[in-house]
Amino acid sequence: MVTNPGRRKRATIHDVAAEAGVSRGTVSRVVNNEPYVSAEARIAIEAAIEKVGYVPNTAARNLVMQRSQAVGLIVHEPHSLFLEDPNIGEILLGANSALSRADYQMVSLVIESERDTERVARYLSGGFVDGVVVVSAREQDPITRVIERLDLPAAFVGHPQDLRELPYVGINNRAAARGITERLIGTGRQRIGMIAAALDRDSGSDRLAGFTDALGDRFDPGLVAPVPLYTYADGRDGMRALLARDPLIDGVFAASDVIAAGALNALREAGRRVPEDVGIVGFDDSAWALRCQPLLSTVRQPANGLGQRAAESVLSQLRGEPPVLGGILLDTEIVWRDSA
Amino acid sequence: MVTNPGRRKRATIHDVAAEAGVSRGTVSRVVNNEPYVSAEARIAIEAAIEKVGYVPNTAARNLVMQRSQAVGLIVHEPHSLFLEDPNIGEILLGANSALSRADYQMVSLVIESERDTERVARYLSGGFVDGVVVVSAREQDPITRVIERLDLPAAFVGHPQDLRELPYVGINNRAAARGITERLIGTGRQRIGMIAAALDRDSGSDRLAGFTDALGDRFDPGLVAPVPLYTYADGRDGMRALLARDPLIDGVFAASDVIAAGALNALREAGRRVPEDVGIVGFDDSAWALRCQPLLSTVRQPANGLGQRAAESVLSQLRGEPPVLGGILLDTEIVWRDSA
DNA sequence: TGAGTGTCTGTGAACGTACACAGAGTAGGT
DNA sequence: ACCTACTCTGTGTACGTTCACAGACACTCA
Repeated sequence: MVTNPGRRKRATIHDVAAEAGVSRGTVSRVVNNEPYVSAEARIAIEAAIEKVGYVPNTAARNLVMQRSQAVGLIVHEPHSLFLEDPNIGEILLGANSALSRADYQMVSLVIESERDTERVARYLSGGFVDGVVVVSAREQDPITRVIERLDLPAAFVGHPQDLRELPYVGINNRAAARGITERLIGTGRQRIGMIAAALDRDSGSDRLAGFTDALGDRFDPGLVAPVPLYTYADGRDGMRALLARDPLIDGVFAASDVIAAGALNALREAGRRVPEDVGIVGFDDSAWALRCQPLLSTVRQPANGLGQRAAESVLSQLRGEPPVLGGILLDTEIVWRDSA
Repeated sequence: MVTNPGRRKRATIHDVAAEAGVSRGTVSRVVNNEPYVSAEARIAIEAAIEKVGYVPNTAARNLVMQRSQAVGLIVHEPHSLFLEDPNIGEILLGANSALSRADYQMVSLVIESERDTERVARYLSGGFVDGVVVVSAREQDPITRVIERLDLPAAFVGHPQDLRELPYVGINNRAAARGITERLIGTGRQRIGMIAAALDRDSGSDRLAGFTDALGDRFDPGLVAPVPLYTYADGRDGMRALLARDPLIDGVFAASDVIAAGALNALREAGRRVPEDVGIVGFDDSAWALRCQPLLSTVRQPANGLGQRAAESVLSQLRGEPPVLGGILLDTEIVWRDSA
């Protein structure tokens, strides 16, 4: 039987002081690793801490220090994508490892609806977090306004156009998209299309821009199928649309690996062989790329690193260092496999 | 240029009291919705709150109330699985929605290594959370001991054998596995094997037990391929092993949809047609099931609901209600599609 | 009128910590 | 001998809330 009767009270700094025969102040100095404590007092206090099982009370510490020792991770994505897009999970884990290394707690704030935006805005105003990492904000995102108004230390993964002032970390989507499209062109494909997803975000629109850069004069707007999200279903739909518009299409740049996986399904459905009939490339080099048949040629994106760097940016601002202006861009790399 | 000069101080309950011309106590009563406040005072205070932009300080509130208003979600899985197994994400989102509805914050604690166990144990002892939801604990899990020792309100998703005393929520894996295996037998398959994953957890071992229940005398231990984790790669390896042991195998129960997806890959590799040559069924009805070709027959598991119910169990314990002994089992359902 | 009851309000104390300050002691230099 | 500098320690106060208590007032009923 699990009852909860005498939930014994936690030891405080007073208990330690009494046990060690010193004052609160000295104990505090030991706990916070400050100098000016005699070796004698230090060992007595350490023994006392061990004996009474003392752990500092965060609420009290936060109260006096005016901080929460937590950083929010705002994910502004619909439920389904949160589960389907491996990048988000990677970013989350990357941020988490950087934060816990610095003894900060990560609090995940998932926004899916209008109501969530309000809840999160209230949460941010409440001083529950000392800073935020924002993943995949949109243009004119209301949460961005809230962050600006509160003057909360923040870092963005990706950077909406209207965000020039705030620090961000990302990759050069445009250059990377251009690079892999050129490589695809290099395989001799003649009719190259793109399944362009999430055009309301910089990652989506920049990849499309890189695609058109690479094709130059040969760019045919009719061979771009825009879809809303980076999901398997949208990839399949996008490919079906492309096949309907041009049955002779022989090259496809999918805006992400998930999109490519969905597209492969549609191609298989239509009886097209990959890479013989159609060459296809993706973006991300997520777990999906190795799961496709054939193995996907794609752009490797350091998603975990993005999360880490964004978290580190927030941490450095918290230390009072000025944010890096203009953002940080991490390197990408083309990974050439079997699908094109 | 983003500077951070006058980070204006937050309004306190005193500011509100002064603005409204009343005392702290009355403001506190309004904020906490207590009775015995005159209508006059109430509207004056509400106006004052609006005017000065008052938001209660959590640290101060937590300090005096001796709680943290947060619940930990402990995920004890390797990094890779965290991203690959959609159940974990679903459980996480389910728990998060139940907790935020009750104005509790969810703090995710991911354990991947021995060092993480210590960090999390320290975190739990620090009073940072009022309770915990534990996902996929193992037998003899050290974190379980810590929770018991701290007498922390907890709920488990799934239930290791050595946990009889603590509340849990789960499904009847054994009965469900038996049900879908019987259904597979009913399609006339003669040589039925299983790819059994994660036997160190109740979900894994119970599904195997249900499988043997269904086969009865016809059970052939040689046709069970045990693999460590619920991953795509392990599914593929397990299927290769089964094919090596019995090339004539014509039915497979995969311990999860991810496993089944990996197995389908191996079957395609080996030139086997599904469902003509081999019938295969999975478990979970996750996004994977609809992504497979052919569509997967599987058991629907309410992963989101598991997370919600576990969180609600913790919340009710926090309200002082006694935990439900013996656990809560949610219903599952067989979803029959094309793969068998 | 007086006691009793219910409504409303203000005040002091407490939660557990960090920080500034004062003061004691010791050592070194003139 | 004195001043200065450095090391170490204890005490008072502040952080922003909640809660218990006491007191003021109004109303009812004997």
